[in-house]
Amino acid sequence: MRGVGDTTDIVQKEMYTFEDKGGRSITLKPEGTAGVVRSFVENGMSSQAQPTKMYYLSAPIFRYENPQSGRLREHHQFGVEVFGAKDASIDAEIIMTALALFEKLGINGLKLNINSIGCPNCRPSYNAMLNKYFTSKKDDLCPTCRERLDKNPLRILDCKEEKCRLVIADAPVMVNELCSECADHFEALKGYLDEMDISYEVNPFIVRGLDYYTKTVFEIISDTIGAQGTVCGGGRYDKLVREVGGQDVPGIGFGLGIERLLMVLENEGIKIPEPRLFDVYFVTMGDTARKKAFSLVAGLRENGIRAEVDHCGRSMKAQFKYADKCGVPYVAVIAEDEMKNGEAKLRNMNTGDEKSIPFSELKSYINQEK
RNA sequence: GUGGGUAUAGCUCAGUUGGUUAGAGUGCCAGGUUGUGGCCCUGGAGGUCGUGGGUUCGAGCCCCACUACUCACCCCA
Repeated sequence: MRGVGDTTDIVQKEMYTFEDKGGRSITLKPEGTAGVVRSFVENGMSSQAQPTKMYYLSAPIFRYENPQSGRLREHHQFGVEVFGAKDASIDAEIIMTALALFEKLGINGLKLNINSIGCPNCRPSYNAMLNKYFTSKKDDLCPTCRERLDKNPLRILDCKEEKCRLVIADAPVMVNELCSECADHFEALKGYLDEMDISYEVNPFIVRGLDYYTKTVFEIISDTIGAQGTVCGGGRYDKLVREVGGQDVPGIGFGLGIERLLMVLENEGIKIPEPRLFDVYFVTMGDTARKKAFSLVAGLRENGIRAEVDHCGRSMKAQFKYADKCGVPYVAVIAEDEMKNGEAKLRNMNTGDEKSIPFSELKSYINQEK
C-alpha cells in the first residue's frame, strides 16, 4: 500500500486481501516490483556493487477485476528491475531490453509509448495546477474523483467514469510542467532511443496505475490482441526503495504479461516449438531384446541422454507410431538379429536412414548426433 | 462496477415443432503387416447432456435458481 499508493485502483479495489489463520492480513501480489524492492532492502543489496540487475520469471499476479480477453484475475509476469543507476541510459537500456525480447520472438509492429511524470520537485506544483483545474470542474466529476481532488489529483487522470474522461481531456499534462532535472532526463532518454533508432511516441496520458513511478514511464502496445493492448509496462521509481525502508537508491524496471505475450504470438502466427521429450526411443521385439534395451536406456540416461523404451507391450508398428508422435529424432531397433550381433539398428526418423551401431558405441554416437 | 453470451465424448462442435438406443469430426487404443512411423481402410473404448428444482404421458431441447466459463465498456500485464 505504501509503494503502490493507497489512492490507486489497485490498492482500493483490486487487491485480494484476507486474513490467515493467525489473524494476519495477507495480500496476493498485485504487481511484481514491490516484492523485488522488499527483497533488495531485506538482503542489504544496496551495499553490493551497483547497479544491481534482477529479473523474475512467470511470477503470479492477482487482481480482482472483471475478466475478459487478455485480462485475467490471475496472470503471470516476466519482469526486470535495475537498482542504483540514475542516468537516462539505463532507462533506454530497460526499454531496449523489452523490445529486444519481442524482436527475438519474431514479434514486429509493437508500439512504444513513453512519458515523464516528474519527481517530488516538480509534481507538487503540477498537482496544484491539476487541483485548480479540476476544482473549477468539480461539479462534472464523479464522487471518487472529488475525494481524490485533494489527496492525489493525478489519479483522476485515469478515472474510468465517462463524465470524468471529458474533463480530463483538457487537463494540463505533466510532461509540459517538468522541472529542469526531469526535463533534461527525459530529453536524454529520447536522445538514447533516437541513437538506437528505436521509434516511440510521447503519450502525455500514460500515468500508470501505480503511484511509485517518477520521471520515465512507458508502455509497449500491440494492436493485435484487442482492447487489452498493453503487453509490457514499466518505468522509473527513484523514491520506492527509500519508501519501503532502504537507502536512497533509484530504480527502474518493467513487467511483461506472459498470457498477453502468448496471445500476441498466436495472433502473429508464431508457433512455439514443441519441446523434444527424448533423444532416442528403443523399439524392441521379444523379451531378451526388451531387457537389453531397458538396461541400455538406464545407461544412456546416466550419461545425460534422454532415452525411452516401450512399457505397454505394444507391437513394433505401434512402438514406431508412438516414437513418431513424440517427435523423437532416433529410434534404436533391437530384435533377434541385433541381439546376435550385439548392435542396435539406429534409425534416423527424419531421413529414414538406418545404421548398425554396437551397443557399446550408442552413447557416443547419439551424443555426437544430438 | 455495468451489460451480454455459453455450458452435449479428452478436444472442436451438431442435435429439427419436446418423442424410441444422443451423433459427427478430431484425438486415443487395436487390427489391416509375427522386423519399421507419417498416408489410407476397418473396428473399439469413451457421455450423471454443468448442478438442483419445475412444467409434461415424455426434457439435451421449455421455465426458475445456482455454479463455472466467456465477451464487451473502463482501466491495466
